[in-house]
Amino acid sequence: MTTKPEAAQDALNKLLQVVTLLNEDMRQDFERRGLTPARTHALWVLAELGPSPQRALAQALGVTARNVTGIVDGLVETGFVTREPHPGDRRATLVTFTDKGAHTVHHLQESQRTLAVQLFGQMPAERFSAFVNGMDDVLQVIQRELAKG
Amino acid sequence: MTTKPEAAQDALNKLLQVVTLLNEDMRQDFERRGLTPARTHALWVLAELGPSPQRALAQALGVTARNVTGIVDGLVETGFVTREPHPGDRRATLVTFTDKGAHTVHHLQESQRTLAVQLFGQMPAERFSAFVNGMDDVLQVIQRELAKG
DNA sequence: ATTCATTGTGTAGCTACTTCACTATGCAAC
DNA sequence: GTTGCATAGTGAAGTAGCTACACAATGAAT
Repeated sequence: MTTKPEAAQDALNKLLQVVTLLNEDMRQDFERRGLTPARTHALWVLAELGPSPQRALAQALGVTARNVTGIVDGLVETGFVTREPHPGDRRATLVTFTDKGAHTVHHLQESQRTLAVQLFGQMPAERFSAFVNGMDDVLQVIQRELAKG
Repeated sequence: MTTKPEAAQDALNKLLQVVTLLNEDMRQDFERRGLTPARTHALWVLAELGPSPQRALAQALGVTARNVTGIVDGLVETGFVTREPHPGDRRATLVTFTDKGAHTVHHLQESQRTLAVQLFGQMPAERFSAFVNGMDDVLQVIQRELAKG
């Protein structure tokens, strides 16, 4: 045991605070673009996958297929994606970016890059790498814990 | 500029991953106790404030008074708090822990302490302090940014 | 041709959030 | 002490995000 419990608690509190503020910051960015968090997440995943049936989106997002129907409904209404027929499977639709959607995702990606640079760009190299190593440690612990139960 | 953009992006991705997993872990803990995230947050704040009128809770939680009505409704139904008359202001109610509520908050606090120790307890002192310093940097940047836009 | 799996959606319901309108009470000023 | 404004809480209505269950249409395999 090298870290005192109170210090560990302080660190966790700070981490949670960072989380809260970061979420808030990103949420505001989404909102300016007419996006909700869930719809943004869907766009983001869609950018990775390319045009996809809703089932694939559901899996990638970790939510039910029914929920994806609703999210895509919203994205269609607001003009970010369209539902195209799946060539070769008439049951499925291919969720596909509109120009606006593709454009928006591109800006989101840039925005995230900018944020990363804002957060870490000025940080001394040594501190930065220690920070990243610390986060790797934390990630490992969490993943081990979640695996257990 | 001491940190490369790609490295900064990696770091941000890791941070967001930590966030996601941590949230999921905590949410599961809440669920086991019969609590939703919003209700847990309310309990947590109530523990800091002591018995409070809903208005105070709303302010502390950063949500509307109307929303607090709903959250407290839920907490009353599930037996964590009661609405007591405010002595000296007949408009207000004092949201007050039941035994179950007080007990639960206590366990939540212990659980958070345990989590902190799990996450950071084994970390070498030097890495830990660098990690905390890094988070302080990040916090500062975010707060500066949020203040602006 | 029948059977079974899969895709998407209707229905219904919960939590969490908002705004707007309203009641009841408190409080201060005339 | 009444008038008038502020404050505490809630009803009504709506949005977003999620769930489970039921079902129609299609696909795939025997």
